[in-house]
Amino acid sequence: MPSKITTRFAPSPTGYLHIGGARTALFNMLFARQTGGDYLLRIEDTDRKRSTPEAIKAITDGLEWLGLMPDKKPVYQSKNFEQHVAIARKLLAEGKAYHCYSTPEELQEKRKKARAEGRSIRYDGTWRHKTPSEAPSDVQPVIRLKAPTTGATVIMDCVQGEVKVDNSQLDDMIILRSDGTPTYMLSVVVDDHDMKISHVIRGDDHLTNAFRQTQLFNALGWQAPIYAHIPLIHGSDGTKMSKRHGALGIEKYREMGYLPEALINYLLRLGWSHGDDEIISIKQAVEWFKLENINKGAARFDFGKLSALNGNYLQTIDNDIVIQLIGKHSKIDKTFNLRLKKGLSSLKNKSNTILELCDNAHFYLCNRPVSIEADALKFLNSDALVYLEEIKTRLKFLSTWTEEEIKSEINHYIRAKNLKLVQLAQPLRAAICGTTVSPSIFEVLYALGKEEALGRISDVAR
RNA sequence: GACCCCAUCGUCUAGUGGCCUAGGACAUCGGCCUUUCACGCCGAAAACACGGGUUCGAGUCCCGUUGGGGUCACCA
Repeated sequence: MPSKITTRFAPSPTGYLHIGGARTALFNMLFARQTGGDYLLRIEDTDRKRSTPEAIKAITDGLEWLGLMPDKKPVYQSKNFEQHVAIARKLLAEGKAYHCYSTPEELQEKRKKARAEGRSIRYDGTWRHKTPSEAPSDVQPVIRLKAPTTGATVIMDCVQGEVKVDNSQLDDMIILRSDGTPTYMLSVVVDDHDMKISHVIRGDDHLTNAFRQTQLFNALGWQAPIYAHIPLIHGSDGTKMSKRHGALGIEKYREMGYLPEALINYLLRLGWSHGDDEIISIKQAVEWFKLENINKGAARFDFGKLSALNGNYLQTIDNDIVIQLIGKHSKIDKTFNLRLKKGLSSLKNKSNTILELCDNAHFYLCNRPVSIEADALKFLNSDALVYLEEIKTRLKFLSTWTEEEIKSEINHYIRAKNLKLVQLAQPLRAAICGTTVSPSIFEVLYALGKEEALGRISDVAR
């Protein structure tokens, strides 16, 4: 184990921060924090055509929302361009790399043919042995690494264990493009080395890259980092999340009303576990996190469980903050705010997400007259309208508008009329909320305030 | 296709050779509570992919089969 742990999350800013990336960032952070090491962010923006400032913002916004920003300033890979090129030149000068004059078109053609004939589509090393004198004058060459042709490359992966691949399976990778820019493979290796990254924790889809990168590290005479390839998160259909398969930007989860702490907890439990523990705080996670407890198999993303977890966290969030969050989805004026303060607690345990909460709080967030759903309308029959008129009159004379008083008055009334509570409660609910479902009717009456409550009853009972 | 990885309830998982009559969570179903819906509580159904080994003993170790996934760019 290296003396100091340094990890990095290295997204390429070509789109939003997706769920898998967020988990990768989480694991990197957890692992570094636990040992008091550094957790860094490196923006891999070497593809100038596809990288955008909007994507960088989306990624950092997402990380910030989740609490996964690094302590130190992000490193922009493009800034290390010169260094990457210099390393490529050094390899060339040392004879560990060579110019290759095959054009992309030629390569494409060869690959097509190889595939058709069922042969390997790897680069055949044509230019590995040719001399500069044979070079065509009209082609800008790329630089390829002279990779070992015999033996095998082995990585000791913290999650996957020992993984070995025959060097015959790996071709001579391009490290510098014909336009003189470094490729991903080179940039990653140089930056990981320069940033003293001790552990590379990333998605399983990079596992095969690890072999090429190891070859580069070897050629450079550098110590390769320790790898941990974490399994991918699959969509509900069991395949890799892609834009077509539910790979949403993190901001979408926020818009759907999920809490960052719930999402973090969910992501943490997806592929990692600590016995039977389900609800785990970030603080606890830092303490418990171990790479060896990461599962090897991919996990499917399940909104149901996320929602349940979110509902759990929602209970623990301060009401004032919850009201603010509701405010992002629907307008809350002073009156509404007052109502929510009184009625929010019982509303919270009916809801898993902020969006559901908004839905359930709808009757607090509108003014008279309340629109009444068809199902609720059925409770407003002629008998019910009489009850409503009578209870309205009684409630009008209440001197103090508290839940207790309201409850006691209503109880008196139903006893006098020999009614069951439900016979009055449902019509009341229909009139007051416009729905068949709500928290305790006493509470709703109270939270709404006397004037509004009686007004709503009047609206239907005339 | 080649290479690599993976495999416990529907889903996420516990399990590191005897503590497993396979545990928990979500979802599902039933019951209780109840002014409605929820919450909560109690309970049920539900899994070691298959076949061979190794072992006194296998969910756990080995091999094969099957199934699933990932990677094969002058993208990252």
